[in-house]
Amino acid sequence: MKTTIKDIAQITGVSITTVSQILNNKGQRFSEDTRQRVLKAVKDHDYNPDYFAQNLIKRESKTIGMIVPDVTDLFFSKVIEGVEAYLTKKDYMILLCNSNHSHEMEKSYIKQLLNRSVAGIILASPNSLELETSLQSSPYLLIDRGLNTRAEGNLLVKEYEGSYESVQYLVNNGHKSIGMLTNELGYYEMSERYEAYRQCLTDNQISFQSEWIEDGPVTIEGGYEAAKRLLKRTKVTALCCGNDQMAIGTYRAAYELGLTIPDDLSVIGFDDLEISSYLNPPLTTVAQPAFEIGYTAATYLFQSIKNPGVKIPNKTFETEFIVRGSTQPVDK
Amino acid sequence: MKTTIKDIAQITGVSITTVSQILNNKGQRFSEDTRQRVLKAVKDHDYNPDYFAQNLIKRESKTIGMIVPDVTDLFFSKVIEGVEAYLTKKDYMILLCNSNHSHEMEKSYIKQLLNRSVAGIILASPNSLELETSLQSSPYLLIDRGLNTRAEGNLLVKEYEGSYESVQYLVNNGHKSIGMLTNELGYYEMSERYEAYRQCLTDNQISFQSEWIEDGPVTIEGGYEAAKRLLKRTKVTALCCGNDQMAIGTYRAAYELGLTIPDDLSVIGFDDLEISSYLNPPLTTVAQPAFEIGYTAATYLFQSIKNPGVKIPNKTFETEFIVRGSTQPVDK
DNA sequence: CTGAAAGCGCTTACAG
DNA sequence: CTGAAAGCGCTTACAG
Repeated sequence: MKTTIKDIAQITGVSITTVSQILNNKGQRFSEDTRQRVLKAVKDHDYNPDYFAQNLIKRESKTIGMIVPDVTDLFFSKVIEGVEAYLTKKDYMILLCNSNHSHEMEKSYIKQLLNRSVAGIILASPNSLELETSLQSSPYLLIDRGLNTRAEGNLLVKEYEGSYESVQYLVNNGHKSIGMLTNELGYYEMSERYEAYRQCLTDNQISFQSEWIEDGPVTIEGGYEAAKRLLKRTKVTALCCGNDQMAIGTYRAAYELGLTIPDDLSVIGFDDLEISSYLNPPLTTVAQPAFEIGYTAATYLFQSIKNPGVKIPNKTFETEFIVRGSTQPVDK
Repeated sequence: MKTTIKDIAQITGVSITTVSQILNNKGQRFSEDTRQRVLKAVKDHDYNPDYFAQNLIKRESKTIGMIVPDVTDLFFSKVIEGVEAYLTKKDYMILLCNSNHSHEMEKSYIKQLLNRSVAGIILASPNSLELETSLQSSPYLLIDRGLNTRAEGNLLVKEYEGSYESVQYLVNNGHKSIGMLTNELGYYEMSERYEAYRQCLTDNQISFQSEWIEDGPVTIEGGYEAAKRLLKRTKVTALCCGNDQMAIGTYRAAYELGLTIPDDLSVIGFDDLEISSYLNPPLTTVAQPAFEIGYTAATYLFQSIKNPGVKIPNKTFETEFIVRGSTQPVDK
């Protein structure tokens, strides 16, 4: 049997009101003597107010829900780490949901989370969403990555600018046939990167060839398969990969096709995962601050929980183009 | 205002008892008419029983806690994925805790989790633990990776056998100077792998040199630093890395020191992360079933929650030695 | 300085 | 077939 407040009251010989007030630092001053006696009993019996009973009244679940498309994705796990790092300091815990990139799952998770009276939700989804309706009243929502219909609580990254910069870099280095690996599902950030790529080609009078594009899942294997199809089919001197994981797959595809990076093929990723600088050759990529995105998301959400009226700010994160060994001038 | 059971009762014109019983499929049969009316009202108003009020009575939080040393670790995120995959089917959710390899954090998380009346806890910790006391009474515990003092609920991997096999393979291929990268913290599984390495050398009459060993954090960077120190200091023809991440770091270290894998140095990892087969060269490694470990952990824990009396089984997972391109005979 | 009472939103004997 | 009442373990006016 768990000890309850009643037990403590009985042991100490005071009322449960007194115990409760002392524990919550409420009410008028109690005699130091009773205070001590209560506190001692609490300690001796390792008493903790029941979470559910307490919440029935206080409505402070100190829990937030977080939904990610894939926990094993290196980008998202870094975001989770950031969220956790902030929230744990505030004594909040996070209910983690893995949506497997499924929009249906996301909706179902949101419902479950809401039922559990979470104080807020962080939804990391590249899907464009019409979730507003279900989320409107209750807790606060914060989206990372992805275009949204709402005016607040959007955490975005300069996908377009980051991607544009990387393509321009290739062009500046003499590349004229530049491929791109995108994803099959039309994710927001992938579209942005793709649009930037197209625009950059246009701006540089390079006429786009449809066979320069290939899509697949945004995973290592997805990148491998997509790159293999693309490289077998056509000759490009450089390949912009949707993200670093796809770039890793590309390394393998290139290797199998007898292409050396960067001599025969320049490769650029997006994300700057920890692993990317350790690849052979180290990957040229567009860095985005995954941990910071998570940390900021948590910070904003927390503030919003504490100040229900106030709007959640938006924030757009900068990217940083990092040149490493996987790219080189085309004529070298 | 959230709709409560009272609202539904009022709207339908029945008692709250009736609403509750219908919703829980309890009590004697109600007239089909009232059933329908209640169900409709519930639907119309999107009524959901309050999680806290319900739990105050039912004590079924349908939540488990999971503590991992590092969410961004590729092995653990795979384990998490396995846990989540099983639990989500059971309508359970998981409170994720990132202990950052800290024993103190683990203890603090366990306490918090217990306060929240989780139905069980999955602790993925390489630390040896004296947590039994705090966990004894309340929920069920399940440990993955790590030696423990308790007789049930241990999920282990054949670390020793897996490691031994890999070292023996090197010996069989003519390697006589074989280094090893371990971790600094004395993790259980790392000790096992190390012990197997030592024993295998002994069994093959290879006299161990202390400079063949180097330790560091079990991360990419940790492996990089450790390998660099080791390879600078001494000449080995093969290096067994504590895990795949360390092996990835080793690739970089070898590259920077002008060593070609596998020509100058054979490298073996442990884990078989998805990424490992995509490395250049593909990594020879000892595979362990991370997803399955997580899935099994969740299964056992769930069963134990449902059958409180019954002991949680132990399970030891097999490893599989996978030869890829990072190793070759020494005389080739 | 302290306690009896009401109430949070439910479920579950129990009675009719 | 249905409802009034007690109770889960707390907190919080309110009264003294």
